[in-house]
Order: sequence, then structure tokens, then C-alpha cells
Amino acid sequence: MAKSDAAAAQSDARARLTDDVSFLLARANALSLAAGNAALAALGLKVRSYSVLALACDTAAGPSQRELAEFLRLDPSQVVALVDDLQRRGLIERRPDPADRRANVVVATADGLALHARALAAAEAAERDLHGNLSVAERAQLAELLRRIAFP
Amino acid sequence: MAKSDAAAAQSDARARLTDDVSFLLARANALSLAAGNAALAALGLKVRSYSVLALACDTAAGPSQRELAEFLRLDPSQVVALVDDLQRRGLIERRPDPADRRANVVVATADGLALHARALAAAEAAERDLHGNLSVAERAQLAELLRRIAFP
DNA sequence: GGGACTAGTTGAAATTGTCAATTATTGTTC
DNA sequence: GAACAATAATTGACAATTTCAACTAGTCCC
Repeated sequence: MAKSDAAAAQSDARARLTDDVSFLLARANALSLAAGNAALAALGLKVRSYSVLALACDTAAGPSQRELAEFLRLDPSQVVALVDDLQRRGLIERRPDPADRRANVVVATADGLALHARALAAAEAAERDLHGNLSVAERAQLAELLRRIAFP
Repeated sequence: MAKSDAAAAQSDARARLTDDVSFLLARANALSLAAGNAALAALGLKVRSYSVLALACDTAAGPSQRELAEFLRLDPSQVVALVDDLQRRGLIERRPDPADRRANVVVATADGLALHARALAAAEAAERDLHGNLSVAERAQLAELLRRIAFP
């Protein structure tokens, strides 16, 4: 390889990395996670526990822990710890799934619903802050593109 | 709050989460990270070490460790460990920065450049696999939108 | 009823993240 | 130019997270 070729091969490595969707995903996520955790800290939540709470605030028959694990891409044992914590704080309940006695269904308590409302507002504020330079249309488009990667 | 309002407030919690850019970012990143690590494992790299190597393959005067830490959003002490590892394997070198004797400049060796070329191919294949349902234009658009979040 | 599989749980081990302290060097200020 | 605050890299300690294997209880299928 000629000297100039080697130089050319080197010079665009950084360019490549900043064009790399995977890298951008990682960095954007790191910023988003930090901002989210900071915004939720005042409520005693992290992004993880907030996500569990949000899903537990879903339909009356909330998600099973297996569904939580799959949706949040966590090990089932991590879900146990998250649910334990939120349950100890009276924000969610484990209810036996009437259709499958092995499974628990996770539902929010009244306190959980109330906290979720506040947490949602905080999370949305943090997100607006993070995406300040994106228009509403752009944000929707970003969500749509991400959804096709996140849920293949 | 009337019963129907409570039900309505609950029923869109899940919808909200899957519309939440932060959540989608987290999930897409988790998939991307897993795929990337799997693709790079055969070369003895992870996404982290690959990123350091890629940046070290940058211009002749590579990045300082502080720049690596900032770019990859890592604690400086983590960069030390990553650079130690790659250096032990003869893939990169620490060179004293002539302009600032406190700083090291991290540059790839010939072996490092060679491995990076193979790793780049593997990473790109994994990414194509992950983004299979996105067109080239959509991927470019996604990269542009992510860049505006990742580098505010 | 027996055997394969699944949901949740526990606990241990490995990896990663966070933080304070230290050394060497730089930049700034009087 | 001597004194002082600030910065780059490093070390080591500690917390948090991830990953796995094993276990119990329940389901599904034959």
C-alpha cells in the first residue's frame, strides 16, 4: 500500500465512527440515560425502575415478569430485583396470573399511578431538553426509524 | 377521577413507552450492542475495544486518552484499562504528545490497522443485519437525527 | 401419570461504572 | 519567575450491573 493510501485509510476512521449508527446509538443512549436518571432521581426512580412502573401502569392486567424481561431486554433475575424494590415501596403489586399460576402479573397501585404521572412529566421534560434541536416531525420520524430497529 | 378516565390514563402507558425516543434508543442500543459484541468476539474485540481501536486508526496523530473518554462517554480510568489491553496485544501504542507531556496520543500499529479492517467488515455486516429493513436513505437519515442528539 | 418445558427466584462470579487520591505537567497570576 | 489552581493519566477501592447456573413450582403434551 502506498503511503497516501495508508493515510487515506486512516483519515476516515473517525468519520466512519461518527457515521456508524451503532456508535451513534450508543452515544445518544448514554446521554439519554444520564439525563433520564438525573431527572428521575428526585422521585427515587431510575430509568429502569421508571420503565417497569410505566409498564405496570399499562392495562389493568399488567405484564408478567417474563414480558417485562423481554420488553426491557433484561435478565429475569434483574426483573425480580426491580419488582421487589417497587413493591417494597408500595408502587406496584404482584398478582398471581389467573391463567397461569407460575406467572405474576405486575400492576401499579394508586401510589404507583400517581408517582408515574409525576415521573412521566419529569422524563418528558428531560427528553424535550435532550431533543431540543429536533422538530416534532423529526422526533416522530426518529421514533419510527428506531422502532424498526428496536422491534424487528 | 372517573373510572373511564383512569382506564384511559392507564391504557396508553405502554403506547407511550414504545413512542418514547429514550426507551427506543435504549432498546435499539441493547440489540445493537449484543449483535456487535457477537460479531466482534471472533476477533477478540468488544464494541468498546473496537471503538478505541477505530479511533486510534484515525489520523496519524491519534486521540489522547482524555479525548477517547469524552468521545466514548467513559470514565478516564476505563480508558486506561481499554488502552492497556489493546497495547498489551500490540494493536495500539501510547505515544507522548509532543505538545503536552502530560498526555498520551493513542495510535494503531500495523497489526492494529489490519485487525481494524477485519473488525470493520464484521461490524458492518452485523449492522446491515440489524438494519436490514431500512433503506440506505433511511439509514442515513437515522444517522443524521441521532447525530444531533449524540453531539448536541 | 411421566417427561419436557416455562415462570419466577436465589446466589455466585464476572464485568462495568463511579469516585477519590496521586503524580506529573501545564497555565495563570502576582 | 515563584506560587497556585487546573488538567492528563493512573491507581485502587467500592457500588452497581450483567450473566449464569441451579432450584422450585406449575404447565403442556403424549
